[in-house]
Amino acid sequence: MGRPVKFDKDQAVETVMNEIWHHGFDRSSVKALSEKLNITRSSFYNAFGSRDELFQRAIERYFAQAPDRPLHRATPQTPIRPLITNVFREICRSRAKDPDGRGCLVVNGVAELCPIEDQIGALLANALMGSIQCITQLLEWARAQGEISDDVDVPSLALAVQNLMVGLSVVSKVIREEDALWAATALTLKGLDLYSEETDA
Amino acid sequence: MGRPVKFDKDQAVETVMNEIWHHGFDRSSVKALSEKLNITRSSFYNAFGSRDELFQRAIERYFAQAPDRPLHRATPQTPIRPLITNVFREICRSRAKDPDGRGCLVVNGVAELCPIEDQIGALLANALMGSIQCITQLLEWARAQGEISDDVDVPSLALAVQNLMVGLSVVSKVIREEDALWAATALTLKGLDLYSEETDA
DNA sequence: ATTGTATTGTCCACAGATGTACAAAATAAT
DNA sequence: ATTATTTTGTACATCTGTGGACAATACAAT
Repeated sequence: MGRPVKFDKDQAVETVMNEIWHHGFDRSSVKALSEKLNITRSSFYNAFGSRDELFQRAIERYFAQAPDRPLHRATPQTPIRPLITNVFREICRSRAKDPDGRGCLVVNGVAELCPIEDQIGALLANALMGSIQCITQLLEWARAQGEISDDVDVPSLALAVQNLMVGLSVVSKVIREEDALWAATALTLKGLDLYSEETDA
Repeated sequence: MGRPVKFDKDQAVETVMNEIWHHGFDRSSVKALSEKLNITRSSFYNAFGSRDELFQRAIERYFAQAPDRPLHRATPQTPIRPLITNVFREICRSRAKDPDGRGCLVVNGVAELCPIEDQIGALLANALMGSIQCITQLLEWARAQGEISDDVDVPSLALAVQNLMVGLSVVSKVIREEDALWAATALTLKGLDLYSEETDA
């Protein structure tokens, strides 16, 4: 019972995610977001509690469609080189394809909010740490499988891969050509011996 | 003649640069900056014209002390590998040493303002493009000197180097240990065949 | 139809920010 | 000392943003 909500909350999270992605966190005020959603600020607070709460949900929504999500879905048996190569190719593709050149929401957020904002800043920092941890895990699995040499320094290699991914997210905001992004990325991956011509995951 | 200015304009630019570096562009309001400088907003506008004008001067000030400035001072004869290796080592050192973990002002700015802000956003984007161009030039010189092979794709390698530098600036805001940053960086540089053990520039 | 309940619209008080206008203050030159 | 000149301080008008208070509204259940 009670008066029904007359807007799609789920769609709203999607819209807010895109607003943050495009304009950043600081410029996404409750007023601006409410106007974009065509609801009043009352409804906003009623539906989402606070700005930060909605931000968290928007970030989770971003994760669900981020180009690096195959990394999180891999198993100990997934061949590492095709996995990484394909993910990076998809990153180049999606970043270049975005007509607005927004880069990565998380990376933008880290650059914007770390280390000056406690709530969301820490959340984003943790997301980045988690990604490094995920890549470390993948590389450890790969080493156990004999895919990569025993004498590689896995934590350093993982950080190098993460670094490549982060750099790409920022650079793609300025360099808009997929071919250029991919050529530089492939060069780095080859140097790290993580490149594979096999295109199937 | 006329009433003398009773604050150090040059010192003010320095202070503002540090404020932007720490808090980002959007959070550096004229009010906040004026209070930091212990001057009134009147004096601020009188001395600097506008927020954007001062921002431009602060960015120029940043360039003058950025850890990559040796790249811009190199000549066609400068050996490329020691140059690049030393610059990256210095980047790791300075980013990790910064007690606030602010990363790079320019990279933060690109992430924050591209592609949503015309004035400063475009200025920062151009700075990044200029850096890529600079690295391209260095690599071309190196190829002419026979330091690097004729069959390397110079523009792609230049972009890979820039990408490494940009990634490092963001990652260093979250990963604070110099050793970890340097290990990942050195690994990437070795992969790109741009690493040298020689520590002298 | 009445009641209960949750959403929505409107209003408020306040704080921060911008850029301009103009008077007050401080100095150098005459 | 007076004047010219420049900086400073104060004020103003306007705008954006925040979060809460409260009444109006819309619907479901009885």
